[in-house]
Amino acid sequence: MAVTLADVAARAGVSSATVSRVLNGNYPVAGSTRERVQRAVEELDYVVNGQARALAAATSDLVGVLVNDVADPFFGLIASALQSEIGVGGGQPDAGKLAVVCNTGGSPEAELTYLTLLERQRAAGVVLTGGAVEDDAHTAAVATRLARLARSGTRIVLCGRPPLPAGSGPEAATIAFDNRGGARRLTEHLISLGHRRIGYVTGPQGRSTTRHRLEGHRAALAARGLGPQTRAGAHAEQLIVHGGYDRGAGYDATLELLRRDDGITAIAAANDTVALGVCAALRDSGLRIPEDVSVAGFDDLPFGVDASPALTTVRIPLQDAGARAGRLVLGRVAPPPGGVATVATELMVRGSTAPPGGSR
Amino acid sequence: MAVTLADVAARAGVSSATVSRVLNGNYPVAGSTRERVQRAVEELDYVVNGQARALAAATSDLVGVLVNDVADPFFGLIASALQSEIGVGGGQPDAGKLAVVCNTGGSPEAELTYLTLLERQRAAGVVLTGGAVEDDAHTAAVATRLARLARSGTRIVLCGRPPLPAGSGPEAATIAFDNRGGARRLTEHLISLGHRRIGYVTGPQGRSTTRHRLEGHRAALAARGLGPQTRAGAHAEQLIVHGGYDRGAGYDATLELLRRDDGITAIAAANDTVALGVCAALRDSGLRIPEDVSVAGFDDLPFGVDASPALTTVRIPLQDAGARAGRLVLGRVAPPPGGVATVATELMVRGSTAPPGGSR
DNA sequence: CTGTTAGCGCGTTCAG
DNA sequence: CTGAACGCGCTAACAG
Repeated sequence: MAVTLADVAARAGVSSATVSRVLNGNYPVAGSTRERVQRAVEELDYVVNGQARALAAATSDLVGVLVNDVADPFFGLIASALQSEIGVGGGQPDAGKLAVVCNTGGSPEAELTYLTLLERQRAAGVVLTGGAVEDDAHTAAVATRLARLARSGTRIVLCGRPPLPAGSGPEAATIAFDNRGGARRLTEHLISLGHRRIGYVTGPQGRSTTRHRLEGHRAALAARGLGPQTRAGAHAEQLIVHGGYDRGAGYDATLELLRRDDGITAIAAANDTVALGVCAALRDSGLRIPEDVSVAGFDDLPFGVDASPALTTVRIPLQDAGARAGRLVLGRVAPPPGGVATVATELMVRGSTAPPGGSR
Repeated sequence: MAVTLADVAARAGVSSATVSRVLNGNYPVAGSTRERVQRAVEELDYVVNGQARALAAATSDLVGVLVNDVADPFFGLIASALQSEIGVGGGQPDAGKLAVVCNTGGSPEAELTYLTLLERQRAAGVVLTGGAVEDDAHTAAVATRLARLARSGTRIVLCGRPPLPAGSGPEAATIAFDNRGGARRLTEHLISLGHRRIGYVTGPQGRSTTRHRLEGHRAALAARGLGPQTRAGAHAEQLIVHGGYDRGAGYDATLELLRRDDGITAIAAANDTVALGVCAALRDSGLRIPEDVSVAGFDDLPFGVDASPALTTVRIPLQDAGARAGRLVLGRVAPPPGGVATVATELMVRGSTAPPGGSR
């Protein structure tokens, strides 16, 4: 049915090896022969069979990208930049690799399953994005699988997650986000504005990102003499509510926070999406932002500037990180020294935070 | 290096054919043999070589998804739902296909190039999402490529784009969005509120989505006696500014609109992202929404409800559409009668539209 | 520069 | 129920 190399060879009156050489262009072929072959290719509408090529050459055009959910702009931005980096640039089909996007939904099982699927495909590379599930058994299982992949030549890159435990085997280039530092500066900002009763809505439990951001928050409190041993610090611990990464979590958590302390003057959220839920709950409770309560998010997703007031947040250069992950997974750039590069995060102060108004 | 079927066979003391049968489970194999094989598989950590399997069985585990940009929530939502539908469900690796996401950036060349790449991979299916570029040569080129793909067994699905020209060959199931109807109802809503000087910011030119939405807008005007032959209608035509699908386009277009008519009382935008740019420009111009100017978007992306005021828009069930496209491309559901299903769009009235205040 | 010859790893006849 | 043999379509030595 489909036209094969042999068909082209027959038509051009050469051997299939010659056709292969013309196609791949890494071997000297006489100009006239090449032309005949190319004409035959065009006339027959020949398209190489990638699977056969991959099998014979032991190569692959696939790069796996594991994300929680591409519909979440955090992952969408990373995946998009990554895909654009590894994919087709100027229309030359041969330069590009294909990005296989896998929604894990944050499920450890799905993560492992997709790694298996990608191993089956002998993917050229795999990029794991976003926070890691912090469970020893799972971490070990992932490390094992990654080690096997790496051993068979698949490049591994972690983007937005902490490096694998040292000595766990696979060489994985890591692009880590400075979540802890960003969260710390954010809470320091709130404290500097004069806030003392600060609520915090965390992300889902058992995730590295959640933990790091929370640690940053606590570090800021401690540095300002608001550690848990102090009275105010003890109170601050009461104002930490565990949530998730969705808007609803922010909404619910905010109602809970107001129940615990209706004199709260600021709320920091696990990310921007949660922060919008926080804002909605505050408004529905008749509170003004930032006059009554300041709100801050994390990630600096595009919609943050269009919220009103515009959201104070911590910027992560997600697209840069995604593009860099793409270059790393293709081996186009050398891994950072030590294997891990930490990308800086930047505090973005906007209208949603202000000194406590005390107008209540 | 990597362990192969033959290795497993040797270890289990059977032929490789038997191992293959156990793995695929479509053939009778004695219980005891099966167990021995399965043990060998586990002991050796065997993982099938997808490329070899694909080559031998002439099958593929890949489904291509062409999008303008996954980072755009419009496409992200479709791609996410689609991926989740075709991917791994309950951890059974064998059920799942892999989604190859291709960012075309709206470029016709990239679209064709990715189709070639997917043809190389002998993808099981290809889903083209979002508006089509309306250029005869390009449409024909795409149709030709799709026809070839279809002929070689690749399932074709169009999601959010109009069906291929009749008789152009390939059987492609189409999920079309009722952009025209949605836009029409939206503008009717504005007219009903009392608006007469309505600005419209279009999407990029030469795209089916842009054209359909604009047609809906004009149809609404005409139905209310505001057709281009009338004086008000002629004015309305002056208030159509061509833009793009990004926020900046909305911003710039709005400034232009205000220049053309500073008595404008409503602006409809090509999509929600553009609408936010419109809002920003209005605010920066000292105008209130909706008191001075009403604003409406299109698509009902998640961030719309968190804008303030919340954005009046037209809802497209993107996730449903994406999931359905996934089922279609797997052949799990029959194509709609006639090959094309049009999904309804729904007007979502929120705070950003109101009767003209006349407070200026 | 070009043709010939082997596989790549697996699915699938066809015998037994 | 199982094994032997062939071929999927292509690349990579190895000659010439």
